Amino acid sequence: MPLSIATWNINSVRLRLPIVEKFLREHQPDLLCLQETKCPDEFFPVEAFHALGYPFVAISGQKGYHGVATISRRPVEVTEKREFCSKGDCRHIATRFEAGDRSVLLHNFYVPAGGDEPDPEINPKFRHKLDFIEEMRDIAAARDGSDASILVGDLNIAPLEEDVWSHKQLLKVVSHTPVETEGLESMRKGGGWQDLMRIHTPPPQKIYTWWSYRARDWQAADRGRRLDHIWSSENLVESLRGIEVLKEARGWERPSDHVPIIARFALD
DNA sequence: ATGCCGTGATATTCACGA
Repeated sequence: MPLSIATWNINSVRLRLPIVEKFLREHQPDLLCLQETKCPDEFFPVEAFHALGYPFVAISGQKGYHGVATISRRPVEVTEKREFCSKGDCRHIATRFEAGDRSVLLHNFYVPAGGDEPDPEINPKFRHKLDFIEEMRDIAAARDGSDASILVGDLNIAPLEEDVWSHKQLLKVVSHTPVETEGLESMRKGGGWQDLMRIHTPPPQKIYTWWSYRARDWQAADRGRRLDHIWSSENLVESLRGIEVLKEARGWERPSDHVPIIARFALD
């Protein structure tokens, strides 16, 4: 079976458990990385994932906000739960697993949203977001042939013009300001990361992974943004077989405002 | 198009999301 990895900002794993189960039953990715689980570790619904054929559940959660989890059918070991910006937030978990003849290090991230005002001098949340992206430079992709790296998650930045419904109208909106998009792209390239979602679907094709709850009709308005990402080291690019953005999930019962993305690789 | 919504908390409104 080829390797498949999914990422999904679930906006409360407990409230959303029915659609997480639906997704896993219907798509059966080998690994699922969740963000915004909003669930302390002691309350994480581990048994529900075991029952669906996912014996490995790596979690880093806290009360109320944030939280990430990596759910897997194949054995994984947790290698790191890194604290960024000395905030004590649960926004990262790294796991390692075997695929083909490689050892793969998988980073699961939830980057801060950044608040409303895109000025780090007056908005500490935006300062935090920019600092977080800079600190992510410490997480680089594997550059040799034997190991491989994957970085997924809700990065809360839509880097390209074709990653938003209107480049011009969003230039001053947090998630698409030049300081964010340039910072993210600089960090990505500096770390040796490849933007896998754009390999088979390059600009000018649009890609969105998030649609606001606030639209009257999210589908009709279609004012989305590509906030969720799947990156890898260069040595995995040739095995990439495709990326699927599961847009239909935005219309499921009590949906998250983000949809799942699945990457498939020609690796056992 | 900075909100018409959605979530969690010790809650009857607030902070936060993006």
